[in-house]
Amino acid sequence: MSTSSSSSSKICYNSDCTELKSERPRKGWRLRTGEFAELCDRCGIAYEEGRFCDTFHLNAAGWRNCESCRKPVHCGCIVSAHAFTLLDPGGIECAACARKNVVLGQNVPWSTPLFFHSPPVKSWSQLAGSGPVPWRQAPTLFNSSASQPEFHPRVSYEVDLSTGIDRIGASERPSFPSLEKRKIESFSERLMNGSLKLGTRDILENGHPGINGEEQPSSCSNKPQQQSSLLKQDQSNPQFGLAAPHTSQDETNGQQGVTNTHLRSVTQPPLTKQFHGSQQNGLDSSNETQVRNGRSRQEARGRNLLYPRYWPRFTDQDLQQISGDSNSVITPLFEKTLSASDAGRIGRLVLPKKCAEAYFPPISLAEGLPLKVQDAKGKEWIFQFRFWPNNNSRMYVLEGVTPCIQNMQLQAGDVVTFSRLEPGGKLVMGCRKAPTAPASDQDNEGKTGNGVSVHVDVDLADPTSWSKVDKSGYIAKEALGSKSAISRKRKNSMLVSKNKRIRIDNEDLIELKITWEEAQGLLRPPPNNVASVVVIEGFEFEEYEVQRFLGPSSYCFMFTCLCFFNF
DNA sequence: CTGGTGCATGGGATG
DNA sequence: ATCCCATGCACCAGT
Repeated sequence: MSTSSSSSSKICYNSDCTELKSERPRKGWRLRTGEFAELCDRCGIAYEEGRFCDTFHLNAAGWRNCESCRKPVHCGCIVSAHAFTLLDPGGIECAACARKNVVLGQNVPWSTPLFFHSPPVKSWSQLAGSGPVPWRQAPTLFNSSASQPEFHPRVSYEVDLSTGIDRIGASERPSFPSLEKRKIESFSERLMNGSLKLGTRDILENGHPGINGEEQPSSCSNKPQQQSSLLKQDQSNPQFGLAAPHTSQDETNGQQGVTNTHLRSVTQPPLTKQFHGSQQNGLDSSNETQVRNGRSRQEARGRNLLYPRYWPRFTDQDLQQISGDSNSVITPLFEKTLSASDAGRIGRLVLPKKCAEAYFPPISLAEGLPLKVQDAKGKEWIFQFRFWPNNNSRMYVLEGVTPCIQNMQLQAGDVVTFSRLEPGGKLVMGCRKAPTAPASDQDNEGKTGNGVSVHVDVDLADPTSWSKVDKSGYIAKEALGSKSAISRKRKNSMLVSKNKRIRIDNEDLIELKITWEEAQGLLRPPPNNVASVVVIEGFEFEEYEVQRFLGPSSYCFMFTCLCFFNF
């Protein structure tokens, strides 16, 4: 960990020490090795990565300074009288001086094709002024053409922005020996309140590092070409998985999108992980947000923590898998271990409430809204993101995940990961197999092997190219068949239920054959598996023991599969 | 009859 | 004590 590797700069917001710290020359800041903290050499107060520091205010993307009045304005999760007003279609204006500022444009998180409905946020003040709003009071949003995105309660966050930063005395410096726990807590806190920011994208798109303009260092990472260097920095922390998603500026228009501190570009070698330290976070320190006065609020908000089991624990492989060969930046959001229900036939993936509310678009109606998700292979799926009331709360689910889960060969115990792919804000669903596949027969059916796909890829960039999207997430070109979505829905059900398999129709067969080569490869047993031939009623079955997919006591009958595929 | 949908329930996690 | 969420189940529509 070295601050010198950072191309960013940060500023100590101790009012006695407002000197800009440019890290590239490694001036002013030094890292407390092993303590995950940084000290300002000038005032000596430590900034501890992994927690909210009341003293230091990193040059985070979430913080902006009005170009006119220079007052810091957080137009993200923080709501205050000094909030920006988001202009349609995306500009923001300082509530203090009314000057129009950064144009969010495509930064609007849910304006991407991820969602079909992405009404622009008309006004930040409308959303922010009222502070946290329980969802029950939230207006109809995506389901109304005139709707506005609502803030998730947890992302509404009040901070006194007028004073810049609260100061803490040395006595209030964090006690680092116990950092580990706090680090986790703060991670979650920041994850939940969106104050942990990388903001690289923000910087890139806004060209504004988020600190006072006059304080912007020459080394501030408000240049796209510097992103890579930033990303490189966060590649050495093995605790990457604990990296905190955070809100980026573009996710502030009513959405609490989350951007992990460990944004990374897979084009950059080797993907190592970092967590501690602003540099370790892969954050340009200038990109990090440390919320002033955050401690008490964070503590309070900490009660809204995302449960640790949902913290993204992405591995390099995960990220590589998701990002592929692109230059995309992955923002791990959260992950969830599939339950039996999730991986079952119902096709409903229960989403952790906090995750759903934090990272998915707000929904006011139980019908929810379609959610476009890209899997690790680049295939697009449409899930219905919805909820139903449950004990004065909500239960969020993704409907229609069965085909995707089967495509990924997931079963109970495996982990699905949700990330955001930048640029574009695509929601990416990855997967990670359980270390030891639990013996589970409940979802044995429909296993088609690695990567088998029973849908035809379409150019989802062209909305006209996919006209049939059923609730099972199936996306099909209309040209492929004249059957209704209901038919496809039924088809997908077949994939789930073996009882339905015999009812597969010709169209289904056609589409299945399209990917038969894939299926063959997937059905092929592992090299170390030796088939035993069993003759049943004159038919030869190649029998393999397939522990991975079917459990130790289950067997995969190739012939059955062949019959299924009409071979 | 089967499968999908919506909701309820209860165990477990969390505060 | 409260909340989350995995799961069960009743109802309904389609076949």
